[in-house]
Amino acid sequence: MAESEDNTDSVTADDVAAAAGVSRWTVARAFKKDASISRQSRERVIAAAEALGYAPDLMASSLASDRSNLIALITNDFNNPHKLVLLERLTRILWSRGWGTLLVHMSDSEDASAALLAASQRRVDAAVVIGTRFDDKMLETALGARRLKKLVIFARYSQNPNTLAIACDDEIAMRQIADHLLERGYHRPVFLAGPDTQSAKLHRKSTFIEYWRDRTGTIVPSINTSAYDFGPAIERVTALLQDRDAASRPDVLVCENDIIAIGAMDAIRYRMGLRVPQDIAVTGFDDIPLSSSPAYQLTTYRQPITAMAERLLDVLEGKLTGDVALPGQFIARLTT
Amino acid sequence: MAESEDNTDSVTADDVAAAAGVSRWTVARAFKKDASISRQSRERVIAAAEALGYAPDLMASSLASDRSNLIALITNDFNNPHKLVLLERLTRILWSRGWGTLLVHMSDSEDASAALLAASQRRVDAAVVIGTRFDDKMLETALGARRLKKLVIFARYSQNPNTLAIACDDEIAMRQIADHLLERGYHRPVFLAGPDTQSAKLHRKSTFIEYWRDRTGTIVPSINTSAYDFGPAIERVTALLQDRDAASRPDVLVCENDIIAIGAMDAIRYRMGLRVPQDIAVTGFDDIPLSSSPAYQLTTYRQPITAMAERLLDVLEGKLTGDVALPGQFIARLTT
DNA sequence: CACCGACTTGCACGCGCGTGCAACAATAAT
DNA sequence: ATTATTGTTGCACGCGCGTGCAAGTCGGTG
Repeated sequence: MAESEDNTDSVTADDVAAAAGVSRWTVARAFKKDASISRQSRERVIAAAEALGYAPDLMASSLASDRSNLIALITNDFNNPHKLVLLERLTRILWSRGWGTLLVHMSDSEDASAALLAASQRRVDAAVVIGTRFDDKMLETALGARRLKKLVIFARYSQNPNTLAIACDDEIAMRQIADHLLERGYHRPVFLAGPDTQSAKLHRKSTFIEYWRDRTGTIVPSINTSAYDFGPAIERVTALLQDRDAASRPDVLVCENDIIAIGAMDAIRYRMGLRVPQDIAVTGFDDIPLSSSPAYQLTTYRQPITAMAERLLDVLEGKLTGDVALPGQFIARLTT
Repeated sequence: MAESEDNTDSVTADDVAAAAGVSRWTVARAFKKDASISRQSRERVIAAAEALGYAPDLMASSLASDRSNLIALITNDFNNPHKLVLLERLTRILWSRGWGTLLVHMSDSEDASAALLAASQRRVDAAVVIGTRFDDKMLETALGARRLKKLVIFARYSQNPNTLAIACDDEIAMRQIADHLLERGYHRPVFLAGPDTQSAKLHRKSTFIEYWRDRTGTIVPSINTSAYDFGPAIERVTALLQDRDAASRPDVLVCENDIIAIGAMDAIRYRMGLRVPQDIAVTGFDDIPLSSSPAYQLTTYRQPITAMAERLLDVLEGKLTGDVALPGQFIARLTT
């Protein structure tokens, strides 16, 4: 144990090299995974480093190597609790594999280039867009304005060719939900989607509508909320159900995600005074923590976040270069 | 407009200098706020920079200047939706003022030093701890193991002298809640707190209990959940109310925060079949988005997050060096 | 016309580490 | 014992920019 606890100034590889009696480059090798270095040298260096409290400076390392080991996590939609789950899982897995995560807020297209610019100024190795409300134009602009090494779209599809999407397989998911509803005898669904952006690439709505038509021959009507939040969902569903009797009402609301489904349930219960699922059933998507609470018990579909994060690692390490859609898990609770 | 759109390799200050016919240092000055540079030089440089698509490399800048303009946001408790609100507000305000935010997960004390180490390896200018479950020992260890320039505790108190806390003023808040309850005629409260860590420095519980004793002469019992999450709160409250008749029940549950309050409400309603507030009233703390939903309509207290974030900026800019406690806003809804 | 202050610009050096190659030591093959 | 092979180590140079100082410019005054 070294007594130099007064090292307010940081200790560099040179200090460790001097202490261990080797060159600075040998010190660097000791900290590099597959470096060509003898075991005893490495041990001596590590011991010296520990005594001095040395840890490689990642910032200097980045500058020299042109790899920052930093990932920008770009998000806009902070109202959806599911984002918290995604952020948590991603940061934990990325850090555990040596990647740092830079959190970036990007509220609208105006911000977009600023956010990407800021990220690139930090030399991030990749930017991961987590959010449903980025349209492709925005991404294109962002990509054109500032070169990023990689742009990954997480938990959402994208048709931009310069982009790589890692998402839950919405088609499998929505078919499973549809099968479940058909099995339970529902026959008049309405699809409740989020904002109708130019190119929202969640295939949930179209898949559900097409599959339902194939199986029943009927066309499912759909409506949109103005935001991925429960407030607008409440308003929209209230407007939908207002002045309709039991015969003309939908018997199930298929929602694009859980937070909207929860708004729908609140509207059904507290605005209309109806029951879920007896009067109207509801399904969601994401399986946010609240969905399992006794108040909601929402039937939903869980995205395979961990598996998706693993694929993200593959992308970052260059082992994967194509889009990915992974199956998740259907979760039947009490709202259907 | 330059036609060099093929600049896969990044454009540096030297390139801009050449294009503008000045030296590299003049380019740097053009991008520095209060630098000594003539207006025409600056304009020429900015024009050249724009044409070339140049933006200063923050990583290299950090290395040279020993200021990274990076803040580590350290969190452990991702179950509480309030964290999302805090993260969103902080990142937005920090980025708008030129600070980048590094998101770090720190689940237990084992992680603590690893997280702080990782942060220091990135040369963060400060680490901001956002979370209620970090005990002071953990912080002390972390501080000792790796020197950080600044350690700020956000939305929580701390008595560690090497630390700076920015929080909502719990004393004012809890007195206001108590006054409200007394005014409404409640007289048998129970305080529902989170996990009883060694040194949880939320003064909410002690303040409430002391103030209630001062005003009524009675001692408020308190119970703990095993985590800041609604699931454990449901279990704990169910256990509390089980086998008690209306006379021996509390008439109000004062909860340390909203997510626990929501669990309490779920237990009261769905486990016990009782009504809020007719049978038992509930109060929370934080005013998370869900608290305003028709399903809960929770009476709570909103933390002054924006003001707290502004103070954080003061701290980062060295204008503030002492602890801060700011008053928030009491919000009466329908659960009392 | 010389001179002084205020403003503006250029530059040597360093931040801490990576890369690629050359030199060297330790072992195996002939 | 000599050479080929593998393993290990040292080093010059550069990553892109900031700091502090010295040199340069300009306009105005006596």
